[in-house]
Amino acid sequence: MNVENVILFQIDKTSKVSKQYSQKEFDRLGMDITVEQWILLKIIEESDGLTQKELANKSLRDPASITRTLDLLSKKGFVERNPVEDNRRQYSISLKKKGVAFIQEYLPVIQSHRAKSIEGISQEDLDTLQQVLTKIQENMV
Amino acid sequence: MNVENVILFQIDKTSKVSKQYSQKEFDRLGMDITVEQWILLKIIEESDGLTQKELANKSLRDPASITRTLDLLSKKGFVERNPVEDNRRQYSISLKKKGVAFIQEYLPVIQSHRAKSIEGISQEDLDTLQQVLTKIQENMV
DNA sequence: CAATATATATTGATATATCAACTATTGATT
DNA sequence: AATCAATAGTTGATATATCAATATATATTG
Repeated sequence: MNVENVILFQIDKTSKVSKQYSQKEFDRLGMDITVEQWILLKIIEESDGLTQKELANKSLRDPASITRTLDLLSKKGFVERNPVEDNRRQYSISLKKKGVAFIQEYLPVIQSHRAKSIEGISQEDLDTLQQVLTKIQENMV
Repeated sequence: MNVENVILFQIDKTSKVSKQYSQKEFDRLGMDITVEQWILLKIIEESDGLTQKELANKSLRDPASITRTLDLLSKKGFVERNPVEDNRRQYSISLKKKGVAFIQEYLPVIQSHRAKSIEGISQEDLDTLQQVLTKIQENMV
């Protein structure tokens, strides 16, 4: 059994290919943002005010990595760290106007990538895909 | 539509979770190797004598990244770069005895991870999974 | 044949992943 | 209240991903 025939290899390949596609489109449009930065930005938009630990959980990333990506998103003027009332260890992460505008401008681009990724796949197969992925995730805990 | 509901996010999550599982097992067994290094090593075993460019293609990685990982695998004494007869730009990458022995010792571990990942999933659903992943890969070219 | 273009691998720069060490807080125990 | 443990975030170290620049070698072509 060669690695190409291992399902985990194919899953990884699919993830890589789709990220590369999106990144190339981001670059082509001069968006000056990485796919990981976009995902984090979008999560902040969907759930404003989370702490960095919560963002790490939602984005499936390491807190240390979130720190660094937030630094970059802050430099771009997209997000800000706000103090939390009753806990001075935490920050509440929020979108700034520039971040809101950026998402508004480019969300259609990302939505078109999502649509493109599942073109020609039946709803039934998509349901199976989701169900099998969930099962694999549960198996690997 | 939140990012958690995007199928590409779930694909990425599955890939991450399974890699983390394997890496933790590698660490627990004191294997002193990363998942990416293992995959590259296994590809070299399956296709001995490839050039770095060919290894990059097979492993879905960047040539620059292959250079660095091969440096690490060389330091461990697992692989070697050999000159290619008719082209002095290329190297032919081969396993050394220590690499062969390492794979022989730990292949059962990796095989058990593969088996575990698909526990409780029917062959029909696995076929659908493979087919849908291939379709997504084609869509994102 | 000389000049130019292309190919392979390496290296540098920046972003990300992960773990460990660290700081500053907060919580728990006695 | 003082001590100790746990938590949130940051920073450092190493591995990986990617692109650009570079060196060396090979191919093309005028």
